[in-house]
Amino acid sequence: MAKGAAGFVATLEDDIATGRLLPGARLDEVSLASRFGVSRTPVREALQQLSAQGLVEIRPYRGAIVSSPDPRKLMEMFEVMAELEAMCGRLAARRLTPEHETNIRQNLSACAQAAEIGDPDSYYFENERFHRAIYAASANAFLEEQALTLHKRLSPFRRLQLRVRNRLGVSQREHEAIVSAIVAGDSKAAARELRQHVIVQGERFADLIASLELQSRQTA
Amino acid sequence: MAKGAAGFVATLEDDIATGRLLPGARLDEVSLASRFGVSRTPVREALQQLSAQGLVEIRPYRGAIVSSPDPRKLMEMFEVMAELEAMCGRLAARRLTPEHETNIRQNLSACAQAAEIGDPDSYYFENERFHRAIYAASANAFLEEQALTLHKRLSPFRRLQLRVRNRLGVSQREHEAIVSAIVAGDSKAAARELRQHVIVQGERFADLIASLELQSRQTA
DNA sequence: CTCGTAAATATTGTATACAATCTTGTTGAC
DNA sequence: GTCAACAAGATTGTATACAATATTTACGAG
Repeated sequence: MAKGAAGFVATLEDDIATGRLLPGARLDEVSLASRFGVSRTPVREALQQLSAQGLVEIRPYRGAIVSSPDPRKLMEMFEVMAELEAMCGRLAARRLTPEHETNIRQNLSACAQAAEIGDPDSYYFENERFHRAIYAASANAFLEEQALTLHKRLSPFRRLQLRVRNRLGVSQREHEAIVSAIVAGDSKAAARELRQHVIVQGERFADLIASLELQSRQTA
Repeated sequence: MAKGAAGFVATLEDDIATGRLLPGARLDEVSLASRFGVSRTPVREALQQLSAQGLVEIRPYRGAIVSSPDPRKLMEMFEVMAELEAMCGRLAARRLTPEHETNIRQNLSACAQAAEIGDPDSYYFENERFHRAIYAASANAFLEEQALTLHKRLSPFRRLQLRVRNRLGVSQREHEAIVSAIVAGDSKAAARELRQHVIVQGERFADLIASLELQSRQTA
């Protein structure tokens, strides 16, 4: 556990991103305090930060829960994510350095391996690194930071998405097209491919959520 | 003053956006506490939120200051802002409703009036409302929120830019082109015009640096 | 048995007390 | 007079105590 109050912000972020804390899960202050071995004060400050970041929702006098955006908001978030990634791709295509190219290619082949094996968990992991490599290649540290933040926020949902049949293979082919465009310096194509790559995820996921809601309504 | 700890978050945001609190200004916890008539605890929580939002920088054991990004980061932020606004324009052109069109047109003429008088302060105010109208017209609440957040963060610097000679007139002509494109449903043109309107490059970059130096002299 | 009401309990929000760290001012050597 | 070391003061970080609100449980009327 890292030092200071800021330390467990990262820990909680990770718990949410990896699904150890599911959307809607309650975040009890005293439980968290005892878990981290501190008092409620620093825990509350961490929750405030997560709240400002949108990862957590604080309802006055009613406690904090992991944010669970409705399908509509989720679509909107994916729409913005798509645009941020498109922007990263556009800039990367224009500003690509040999170091970033190497980095992207390495992550691409790591993804390829995971896709071949067909393991969603390791693909999820490598996929994340691949996208991060593109953010970094934009040579815009602020954009990179914004993209990472939103990516984290969407992580819990992206994760489920990859379990859909055949998604790994399709995703990997899209990755290859993206890298081709970036390396060729074709900023328009890079932007277009990345936008599509992300948007599709959003659409598929909104469908998934909608069907889940329908199901639960039928059950209840 | 609004209720709860969240209340003075908005107050402080406003103080920073309007320049009552300049970049680099120190945010003393006890001063703020007595100003708002509360103890340090809720003040600290507010500062955490502002920190997560990027408006404030908290240095361990050394207090919080209003963020003052260096010129490079500022450029990067404007680059992202340009893309977000371009996206708003693109979506607005596709999804424009009569209500949003009316709203945008009203704000456009309010800007026109302020530009004619040549008052930077009232133009600043109306300009903000104009841009907000476009964010809203995107019909993507999450995008709107993101754009507003970044806009707030850039406010202290946008303000300076408007003091440059002739900027008001140029800005207003750009506004007209933007509205034309949106109303015509030309999403590509709307995106392009907004991107150009917001991005800082060429001589505007030099202007920005110059005004930054002026501002930092005030703080010190 | 069901529903509404109210007391009991639990949880969050705020204030205060104390500990840890930084900043400032003083003292003294050179 | 300048600089370093140290002490005094100020400020932030954390823990605890108390207040305000929400949730749960118990009870009684119908």
